[in-house]
Amino acid sequence: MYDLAFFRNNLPLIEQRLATRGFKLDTGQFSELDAERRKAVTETERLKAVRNSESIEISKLRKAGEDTSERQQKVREIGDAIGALDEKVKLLDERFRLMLSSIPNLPHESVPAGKSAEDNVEVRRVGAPPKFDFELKPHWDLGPELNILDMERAAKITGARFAVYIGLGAKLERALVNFMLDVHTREHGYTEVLPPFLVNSASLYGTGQLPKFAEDLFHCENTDLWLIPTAEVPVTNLFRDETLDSEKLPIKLCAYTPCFRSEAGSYGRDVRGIIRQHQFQKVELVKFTRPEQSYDELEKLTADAERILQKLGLPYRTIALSTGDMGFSSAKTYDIEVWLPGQNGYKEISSCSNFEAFQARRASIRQKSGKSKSEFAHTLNGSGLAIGRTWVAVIENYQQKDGSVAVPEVLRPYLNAEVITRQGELN
RNA sequence: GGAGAGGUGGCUGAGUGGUCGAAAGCAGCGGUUUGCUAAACCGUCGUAGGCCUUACCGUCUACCGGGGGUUCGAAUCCCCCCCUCUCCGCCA
Repeated sequence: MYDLAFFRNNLPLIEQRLATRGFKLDTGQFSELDAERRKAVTETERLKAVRNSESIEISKLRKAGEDTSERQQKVREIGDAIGALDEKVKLLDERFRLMLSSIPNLPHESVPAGKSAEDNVEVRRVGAPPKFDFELKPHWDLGPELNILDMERAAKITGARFAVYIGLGAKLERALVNFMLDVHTREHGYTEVLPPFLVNSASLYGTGQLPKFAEDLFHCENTDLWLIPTAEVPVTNLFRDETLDSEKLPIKLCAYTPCFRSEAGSYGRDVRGIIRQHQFQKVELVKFTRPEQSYDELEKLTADAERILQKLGLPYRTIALSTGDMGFSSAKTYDIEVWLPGQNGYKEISSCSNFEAFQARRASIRQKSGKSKSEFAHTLNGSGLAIGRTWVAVIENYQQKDGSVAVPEVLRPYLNAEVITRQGELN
């Protein structure tokens, strides 16, 4: 969401910069709707001014004991006209808001220009993919063979794209959650929050999932409740309609939640294994900053997420998304991609974004110091990390010739095991 | 789920149809006084949008939990919804 005055006054510039991310801004439609709306607003407000002054006049006349029925009739007619005009303004307002809220954020100038993922720029590469002197297995073979992952029963009890973790598999998931939360709270200075996993539509509007991406979400019938697609939604909206003390910024929060995504439109992608699920677990990092510090904080947040992979000894690379590949609300995004032997490639495990004031303006998250006027805060977030894909990365990268999986050093205290061997059957 | 009480500006809190955007107090901001601090006193002190304007100013409109209604006129009356508190029921 943009500042209206800024938007009006910089149409050509905005049109040009949005074009770099493949968004065609219809400036003609905008100007037309804007003018139409303003015209209607001006007219209805003019009539309201008349009605108000007439009403005061009537009040005075009645106190003086005069007959005001004729004037009342006249004002009643004005009222009818106002009613009709208000209806029109409301309609135009809705159209206008919908249009404005459907326009993606402006990319930051440091974002590489490009049409698609092809144009993303690798920023750094850490660690080397492991070499195996045996036939490596993807996690969708390893998991069931070790009896730590059951896709078939998940499909039975729920459906496709869900998973059941078993025994040390379940424990590994839990170990990863605790490990990540511990690192972020103890070493990186984040405060842990545990938010609701369902949110209302106002929250989804605030972070930008609505109104445009409803089809990606799970919605609870006959309610205004939606399953969260990421902890970003409840955590960022924690401060919706609030003004933060800028002295206390940046505020750094982390949260563990499951995430629910309908994955509409992703049919045929990542169908094997648990890379792309309707439900997955994630530890999320969220920051609220002053405008001038948000890009520094984006670098730090990305480093915080990378630190998890470093500690786990997993090879990864970090890429700067090009203008054409960025998410709707983001001004700049780094993706962190972990090496997955089963894919023989790098796969996204975290996405770290600076939204600047885009979400803050939608959600009305302000910040001010002392006497200065309040202004919108900047919001950032990133996965720190997606648990399911980390689970896959551990299983695949640490697999051993005998079919077992070595447990990374840092996880051993959490898992209370040094190696994951074949578990007993469930039944 | 049932019964009751309540939701007013940053906070406390008045206001039951007519210049109410809203008393008063506190906090904040500016000033006077003052060796410093404190206190006292004076002033100031909401947000959004339209018009005008380079901008300031000015002016108009809207906003007293949200939405609808009655009325010439609604914070105030009516209806629906949401939230908070107390009690009851149910329940991890």
